Amino acid sequence: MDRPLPTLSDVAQRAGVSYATADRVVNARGGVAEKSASRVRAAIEELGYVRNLAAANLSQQRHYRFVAVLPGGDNAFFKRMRALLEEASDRLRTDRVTLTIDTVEAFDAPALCARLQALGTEGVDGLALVGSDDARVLSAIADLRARGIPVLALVSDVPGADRNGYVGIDNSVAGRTAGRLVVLAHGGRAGRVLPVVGALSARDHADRLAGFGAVVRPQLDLAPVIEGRDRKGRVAKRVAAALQADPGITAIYSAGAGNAGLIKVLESLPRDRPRPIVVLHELVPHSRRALERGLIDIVIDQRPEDAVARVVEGLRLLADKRELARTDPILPTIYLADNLPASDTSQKGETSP
Amino acid sequence: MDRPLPTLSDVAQRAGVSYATADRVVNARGGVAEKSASRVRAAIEELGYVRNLAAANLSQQRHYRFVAVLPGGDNAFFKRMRALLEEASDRLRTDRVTLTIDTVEAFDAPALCARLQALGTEGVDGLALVGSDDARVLSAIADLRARGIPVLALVSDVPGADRNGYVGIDNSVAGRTAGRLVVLAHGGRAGRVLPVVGALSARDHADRLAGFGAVVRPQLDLAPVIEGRDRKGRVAKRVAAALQADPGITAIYSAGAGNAGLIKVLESLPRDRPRPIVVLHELVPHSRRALERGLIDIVIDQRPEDAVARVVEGLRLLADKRELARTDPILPTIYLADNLPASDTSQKGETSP
DNA sequence: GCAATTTTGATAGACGTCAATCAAAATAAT
DNA sequence: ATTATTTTGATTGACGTCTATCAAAATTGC
Repeated sequence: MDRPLPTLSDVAQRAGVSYATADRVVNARGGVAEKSASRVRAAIEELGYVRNLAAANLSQQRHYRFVAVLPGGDNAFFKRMRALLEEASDRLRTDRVTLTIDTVEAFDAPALCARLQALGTEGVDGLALVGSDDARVLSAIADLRARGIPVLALVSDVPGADRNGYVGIDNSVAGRTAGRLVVLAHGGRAGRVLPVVGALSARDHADRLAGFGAVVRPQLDLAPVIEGRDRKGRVAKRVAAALQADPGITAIYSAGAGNAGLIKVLESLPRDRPRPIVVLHELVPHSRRALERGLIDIVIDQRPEDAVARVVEGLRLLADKRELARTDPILPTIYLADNLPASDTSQKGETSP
Repeated sequence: MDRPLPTLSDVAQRAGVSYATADRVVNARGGVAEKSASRVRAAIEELGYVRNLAAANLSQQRHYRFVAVLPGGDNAFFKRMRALLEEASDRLRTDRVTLTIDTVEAFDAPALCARLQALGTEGVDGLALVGSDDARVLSAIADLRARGIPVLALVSDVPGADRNGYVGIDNSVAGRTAGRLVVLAHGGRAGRVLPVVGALSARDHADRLAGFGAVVRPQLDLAPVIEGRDRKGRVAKRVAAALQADPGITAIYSAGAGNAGLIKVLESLPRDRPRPIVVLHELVPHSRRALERGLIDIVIDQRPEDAVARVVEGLRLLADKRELARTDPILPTIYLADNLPASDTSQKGETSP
């Protein structure tokens, strides 16, 4: 039951050829008669041989170099993402894997391209990047792939690019989810929803809003969309104005960032009448607090922890020329005041020695 | 930048001792003067040495044998879990990891203990088990741990046991989540909720119901709890009777299994008046269909995919005597009709060669 | 049948670690 | 000072794979 797994020598013996020939077959070195090759393949099949990746990598002193390229700035979500990647990076050292976290100014496509180009020549074994919808980025990715470097799109997909996979949520589904929850919270009654986004030109925001609208429109009204540019000051001003102008608003859906501004407005609302239902995205310190204080109802989170775990898993698999294990989009989590995770951000393991 | 990582020989050289001495230090073989030992430790620090796990495992022909012990029966959830574990098992072969899936009759503590005892002597490198709240199981786990075998509790925790970790959701939080959603769906109006469980003596069901009640009670009434024994026939009969007897029921929360029976009742409800809000657990074929057909509103899922990923990751880390990367409970996913995952159960990778 | 070519076999060194052995050196005990 | 003990060094083989080399054998062409 605990017998050792077959080695390539076992395969060679079984096939009645030398180790050298078996090696020529499995490593496609050529110069092997078809007759011998097929016997080797048969032996592999019969013995259930799988090559020992550890030994293979050892013999080649293979050590993986991965890079994650994230947008810079003080965005709370990416701050968290960066912290999670750094944690993962520490753990990976034992496995001869270096994960470097690289920062490029947000929305700066030329800078991103330059970075990608540089990485392409630096002997990187795989990279994950937060894409943007730009033709130059697209071709930079194509270049990397052409060099045989695996690329994963992270958080925001790059439409049309032949990346090896996308690690992130389906924003349209996330929007529909938000919509369904808002409808549910109306319990069949009429209402009018105020949608807030960063910019309608941002792909993820637009996708969310489209999904949201598709579910909500049959049941509820939609007020004109507010574009807050992800800046809390602007969001606060516009939302306050909209609520003032339209007392019939029963719900707010914020698909973008800058929610600190929205929360500020909610804080200042009169307490004697029911406040609107509020749904927004990303669990970050201020949205968490708002949930705990009952200022908002629902936070839809992209689960950066999951994303990081999948990026690491995916890059390793791809570097070994294996298949990705999971390619389905990450499902966003719906946070209510009652299912918030423990608040300590850096949880230690509870292993015993 | 791409220089090779330091080896133990480098460490020895730096410390001014022989390889043998450095080896004695890192492998705690003893017989090393404190003076030398500390110089070796300093060198390790300075060079940032991390031992090459691949080489280490290779030299010892280490190959991991893991076992997952699941309850038998035709439970849809565990069927799915088993399928997912088998998928993972296939992928793991390349890494010299064998994951065996073992089945023990549900709720049969003596049988489970016997199985665990047997595994303890078979040279297993780690196991995951669906625990039950039983003193005998508890001591069987203690035995395994005493032999140095890592144990993960899966799906259902074993209270008081010194397992290395728990992989599953927090059922109390899941119940509270369900409660909040039901409250939300009432939009401030009054209502009465019908709770359904398998048995109040089942720990997970009880936990869920307790969490649910804590959130719901301040706002809504609770009808008497139905114990359906997780059998669809019994569930159907009792729920139908309860709805008949009490027309004021505005919501149903099912914390256990046997939901096919509940769904059957919902199907037969008159279409002309609003049906109750329905929240239940586990996304399985019949609950999925009910969601798609609008017969129920919300499914709270334990994310068996996540659980499997974490079990595999965790057992490997533990077998290498490393720390668990993630010890926080899995967050259940809230499924609505609008965020159901793609229905093909066995998604293939989309890697290119 | 002989030369040219293709296919095979045998073997060796490297990767970094573990595990072991044996002799040499340093230190401690008496 | 002599013995006993502890501590070190040097070395070797194994793990399974990759890469390489060189000679031997089989096959092909003419």
